[in-house]
Amino acid sequence: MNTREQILEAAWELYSTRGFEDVSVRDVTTAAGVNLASVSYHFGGKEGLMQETVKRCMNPINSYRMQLLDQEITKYGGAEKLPLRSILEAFMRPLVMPEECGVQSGLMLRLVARYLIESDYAIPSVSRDLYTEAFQVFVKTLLLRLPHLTPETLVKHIVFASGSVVYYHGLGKLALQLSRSSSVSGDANEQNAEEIDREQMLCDVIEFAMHGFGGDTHASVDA
Amino acid sequence: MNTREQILEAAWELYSTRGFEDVSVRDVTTAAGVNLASVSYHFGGKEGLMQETVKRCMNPINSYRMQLLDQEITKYGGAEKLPLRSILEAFMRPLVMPEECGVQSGLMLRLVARYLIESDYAIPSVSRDLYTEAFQVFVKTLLLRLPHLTPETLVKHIVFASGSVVYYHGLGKLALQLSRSSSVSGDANEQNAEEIDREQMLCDVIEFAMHGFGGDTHASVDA
DNA sequence: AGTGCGTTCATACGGCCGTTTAATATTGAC
DNA sequence: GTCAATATTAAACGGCCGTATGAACGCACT
Repeated sequence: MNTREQILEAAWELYSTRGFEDVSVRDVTTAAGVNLASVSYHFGGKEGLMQETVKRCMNPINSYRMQLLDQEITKYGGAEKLPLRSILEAFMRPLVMPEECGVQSGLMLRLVARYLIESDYAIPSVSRDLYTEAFQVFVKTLLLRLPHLTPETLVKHIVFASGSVVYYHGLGKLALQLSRSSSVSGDANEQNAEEIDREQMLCDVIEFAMHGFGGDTHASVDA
Repeated sequence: MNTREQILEAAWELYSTRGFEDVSVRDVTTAAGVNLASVSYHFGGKEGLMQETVKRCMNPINSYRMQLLDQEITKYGGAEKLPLRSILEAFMRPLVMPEECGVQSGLMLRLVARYLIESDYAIPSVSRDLYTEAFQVFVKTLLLRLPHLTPETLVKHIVFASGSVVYYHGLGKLALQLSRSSSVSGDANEQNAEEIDREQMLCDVIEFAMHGFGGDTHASVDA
């Protein structure tokens, strides 16, 4: 039963760095040190392996989201008293800091983005199931806090916020270089841009999204 | 010299609907009605065709951005008097409404997102060149309007806003279904979700981003 | 010991991939 | 009209792809 896990780990690593379409079954099995046919045996084929890989990484993410949300609810003594920031952080943090819920690699965002975009013309059932539950819980929680907004608007805003963080994660380094060359106006060929500060990014995107949602950045932290 | 154009048009259509990796050179040449070897001859290979395709679609986009920005500047009589909304719309509208500048297919966003994500581990020079100029102009314009923010912050926010619109465009239908099932709580198996309203989406994302930038939704439209 | 089942293995198959080649067709300047 | 440069063509090449096959292995259970 170890083979299956080895495959999934290798697949996770390769998919998250190189994407689904560029990684062959042979790449995965070679990296995992197992036989080529194991993928067909355990997952039915490449498609099955991809879905299982995504599922295996999104389940802890969504669980962690619920856990953070529950924490904040008990901390503030009721879902209707939750600050907007708490709700947004419960939704975003698991995406940006997946290692906090056992999902290794900060490359998860890239994997998810890839999966969503690559499979857009035939959204598989996996995505629906994974997203439906978490989305609906957060929409309902946000509705308590922002009753003047419609569910449609809230969903839009959640998608906006998700897109912000996914996109920034993908373009982070490039964006850093651009901003540097904007301020200094020197040549932008400094190759060794450091890794982006994920904690800072989380903070930034939450701040940005909070304004977009309601603008009450400071209000209602009490009561 | 017609062959080259036919290839680019067919490539654009196929890439934007199915992605780069899923479209073979044979697919393109067959759709274009030209010989297989033409791609190697005119573009040096598949990679060259992809880059040229993206370049050919981003150039009008960035030109349109500049054009809209200039329009607004003359309309308001000075870059420093531009409302935030005008700047953001000049940046966003060409992405969401590419047909207004001759770029067919509302699938452009998907193509760009694909390209950026699929080529993230080896950002090609194309991306840098395409983004550098437009980004820098808009950062400088935004700096005039929001002098209290740093260039780094502005770049981040532009990336956030871009991500919002790209992501929403990719997940729009799914999001609509989610919001519907959130409000009605019925089964979400209505397959025939209508196309998303792009004009509405543009409006939504600008509104969302405007709050994130400065929060002065209504202020300074005068002056 | 022997049987059955789940697992792993080496290997092969057909197919599509991107690219190359060499021959042919077209163009345009002189 | 000639000839060189450019453009297009059909055909083939080697390679990697995902999957299937059937044999070998491990191991609990009788």
